[in-house]
Amino acid sequence: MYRIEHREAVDAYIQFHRLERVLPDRLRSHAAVYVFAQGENICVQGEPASTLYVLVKGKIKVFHNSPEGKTLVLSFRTPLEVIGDLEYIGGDAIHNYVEAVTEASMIGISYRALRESGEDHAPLLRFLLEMMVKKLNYRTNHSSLNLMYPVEARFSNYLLSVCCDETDARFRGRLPVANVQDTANLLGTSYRHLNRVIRKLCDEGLIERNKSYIQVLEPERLKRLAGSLGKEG
Amino acid sequence: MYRIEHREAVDAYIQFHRLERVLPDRLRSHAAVYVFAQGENICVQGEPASTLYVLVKGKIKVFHNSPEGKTLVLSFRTPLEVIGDLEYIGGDAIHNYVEAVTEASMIGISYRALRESGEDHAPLLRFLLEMMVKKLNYRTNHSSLNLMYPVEARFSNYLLSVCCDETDARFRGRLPVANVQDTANLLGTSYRHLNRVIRKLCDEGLIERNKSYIQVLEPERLKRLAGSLGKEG
DNA sequence: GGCGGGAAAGGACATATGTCCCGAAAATTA
DNA sequence: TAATTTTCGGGACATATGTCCTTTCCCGCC
Repeated sequence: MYRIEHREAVDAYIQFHRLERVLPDRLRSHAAVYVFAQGENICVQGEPASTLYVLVKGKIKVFHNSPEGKTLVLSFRTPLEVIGDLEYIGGDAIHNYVEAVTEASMIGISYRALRESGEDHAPLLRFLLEMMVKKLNYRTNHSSLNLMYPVEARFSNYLLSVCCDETDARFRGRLPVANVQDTANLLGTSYRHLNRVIRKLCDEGLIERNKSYIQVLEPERLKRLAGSLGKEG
Repeated sequence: MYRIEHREAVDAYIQFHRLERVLPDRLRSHAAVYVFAQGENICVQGEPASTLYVLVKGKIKVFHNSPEGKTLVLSFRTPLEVIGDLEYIGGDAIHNYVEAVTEASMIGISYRALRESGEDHAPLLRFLLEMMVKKLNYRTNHSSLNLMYPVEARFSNYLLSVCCDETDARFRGRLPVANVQDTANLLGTSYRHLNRVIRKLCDEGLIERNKSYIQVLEPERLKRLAGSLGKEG
């Protein structure tokens, strides 16, 4: 990770995401752009929290390790997203691990600066509220899906969302095999079981598995399997 | 439901819960106390939302009906709790049903009044943030438990929390049988399966089932079953 | 090309949970 | 009280998923 202290860097992202009112001058002077390399840790679960981050570029993964050592992926997130808000408001230690999936840029402001210069700044508070609503809706949705649908449906749904949302055309309809373990954790199941489901879908000809990736063959039939599941938040 | 418009009624609850700064005069003049009878609907999923409620007395149940018609109890809540905050911020229709479990009193303020008189009131925004953090933590915790532990453990945990938290001594250690369906929904399982688990615990002598309630016999052994689950949020 | 060694896939079995349905018990009505 | 309706508990079976362990496969190294 490296920090870009230049005011221009911060301002560029702020303008791009229309955060001028949310982060006024007196806050921006305490902000910096933090650039995390692919795979780098952004937050470590259990450590004290000190910085509020706004994800402005790249893709990150949020996951939680239970006391028993199981890993549960909570979400993959792209801009605009706030990290460290719960801990800022609640005053707790960091709840989850956060890791950069691609190179990721975040605007970071220390809690101390926030408390000194932003505690009463309504646009910032409203922004935090809006982002938190988004987060809560996403989590609620995600967890009720986990409860209501079998892995087969959830995986189909996930595959389709990767297929359709992915902007990089080269990955269109493909899931790199390296991510299967992650996907299992995201779906809240075991690697073994996801594998079983993948094989079944292969046998039925809906997808194809290769050394390096999984390819969607029949999006329509997959959609039927995914059933009435909504799209990923 | 009936409304108490008297300013004194609102003020009494506000003082009791130390909300003087959160709800300043210009907001209080738009507030009223809404009293809901036991079993009455407070919110109806899908309808347009118009009022922000603060639960100040009594106990409410929040639950969601999926498109397939399954009911999932999200939580039972006691003061202090905010209802309608997501919808206020997000501008959506009502997400969940809310029902009074006991007679319940809520301070209600219309969104319109909030927007006109409270949109920039930092203490209110901070209050909403704090309550939403609580909500998010609760939901996250609850749903990861659902994912990680079998019904047997979750039910043991729930029984113990009912047993220990219940202030009414007459119900100490008992769960009215009438609530078994609700409990199943809260635990995210079917009535049938919860029944099976109850029977198993009965056979093992941990609990006793009666026409009208379920009684904890061996809290210590139940605790072991509940394993490492934390307490209910 | 043959040989560890580690990662990925798959087999076998146990458990958890859902669904369908029936029969007993309770409540309601005639 | 008897008949009918409703509720509740539980049997039988199917499915979903976890765990453990074996088998394959790939890869670097000799």
